[in-house]
Amino acid sequence: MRAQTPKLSESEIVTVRRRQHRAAVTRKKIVAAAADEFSEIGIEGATTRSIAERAGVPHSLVIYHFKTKLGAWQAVLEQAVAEFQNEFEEKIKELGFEDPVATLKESQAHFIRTLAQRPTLIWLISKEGGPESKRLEWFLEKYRDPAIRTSIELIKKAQACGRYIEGDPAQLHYCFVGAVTFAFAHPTEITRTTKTSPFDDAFVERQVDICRRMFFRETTD
Amino acid sequence: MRAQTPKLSESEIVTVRRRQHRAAVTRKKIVAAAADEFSEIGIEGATTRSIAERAGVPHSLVIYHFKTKLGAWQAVLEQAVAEFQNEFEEKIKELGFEDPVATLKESQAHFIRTLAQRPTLIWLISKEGGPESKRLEWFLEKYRDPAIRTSIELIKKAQACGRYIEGDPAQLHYCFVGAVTFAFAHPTEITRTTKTSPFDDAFVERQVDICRRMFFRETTD
DNA sequence: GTCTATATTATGATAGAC
DNA sequence: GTCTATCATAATATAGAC
Repeated sequence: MRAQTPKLSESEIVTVRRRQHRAAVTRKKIVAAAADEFSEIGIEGATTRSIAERAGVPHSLVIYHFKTKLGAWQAVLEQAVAEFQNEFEEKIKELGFEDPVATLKESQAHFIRTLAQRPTLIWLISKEGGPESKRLEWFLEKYRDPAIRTSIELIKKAQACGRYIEGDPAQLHYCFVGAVTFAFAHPTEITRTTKTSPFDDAFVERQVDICRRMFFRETTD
Repeated sequence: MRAQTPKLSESEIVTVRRRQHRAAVTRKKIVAAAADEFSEIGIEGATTRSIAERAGVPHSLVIYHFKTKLGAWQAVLEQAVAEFQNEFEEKIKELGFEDPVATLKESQAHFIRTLAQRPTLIWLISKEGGPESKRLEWFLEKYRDPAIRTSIELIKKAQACGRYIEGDPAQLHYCFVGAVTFAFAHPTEITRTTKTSPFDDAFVERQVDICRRMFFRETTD
């Protein structure tokens, strides 16, 4: 401990901890509100004021915690990714990599189920679609690239033993992602035409089943 | 001809026609500029000023022609749909409906190729993804619902003779759309990981091939 | 860390001359 | 139909008291 460190009394320490705790709670409320706003109307349409109002805090607190609106958006995306990865990678680790076909099959199924419960990530990324997407670059580099590499490796192995549909592994990866996420990205339209929410368990399990039959092949040996 | 109709001299008629023509040209320039703006940054992010600047016209002309920003967005969407449908339905008509399997196969292939050449529609709709999408309702009702009904009918017929993957037809339709459009919606990411643009002919034809193998089944009779 | 008040900028839309 | 000038509003962000 260094000499310059100011000594705090017991009650002062308690006060500081209370403040830190309250700040963390505030931050969480803002992130949750921002996630909703960004999901619904996108980063351009959302305003720091509407986020603040939704979170029930004065609008300058949003700036205090995240500096800019873009900062808030990045915080939302990072938190959404963290939540998704925590749930997803845990499952993947526990499956192990002895049988790549089984691992790929289960990880795709889990990918679908996890996204169905946390569609925020899909909504945020969907809105970034378009001819250019500079805002997403840091996200791709940090989170998506490694995940895609893993997926592609598994697809290659499954193809090698004739258990996965043939074709460019990367392209197939994106076909899978697209096939799975479209319904979750556009729940209003899906509810219109199918009369059931894409987040209903029955729909999700049908999605798992369809994807398994679309991409996997039985052994012919 | 009614008596009240004001008589115009030859030169006056020419002037009026010139004006109408110039107005139409201006309108087109604005729609084109707006299509780019909306595709890149969405309706919320785009401004009537940035659209005007891009079109090379004073910003009040945007308001004059489309009344509101939403009006300009709807004009862009309607034009994008019109272009797509002109090219697409022409092809479908010419295929006829004698063999539903061949019709479905060819119409899916053509769907992919047409969208690859006109991705604007995908980009506009992609940005409308999210928990709610009120802005798209008129569009779904007018254009998408009929197209989807047609697609679903074809899928049912193809399934009936065991030539299409089993499962809920509507859900399969959206799986197809998602599988196809994802790469076009996120060209930046695809170019990053596959080192080729999703709009390259080779990529598009691989997409056609993959989709055919994913969804269609050979006869087993 | 929280909050009120405010500076500054940019937006959608209009008015009116040409 | 086109254009300039302008209004009214709403946005991001800051300053400074508590």
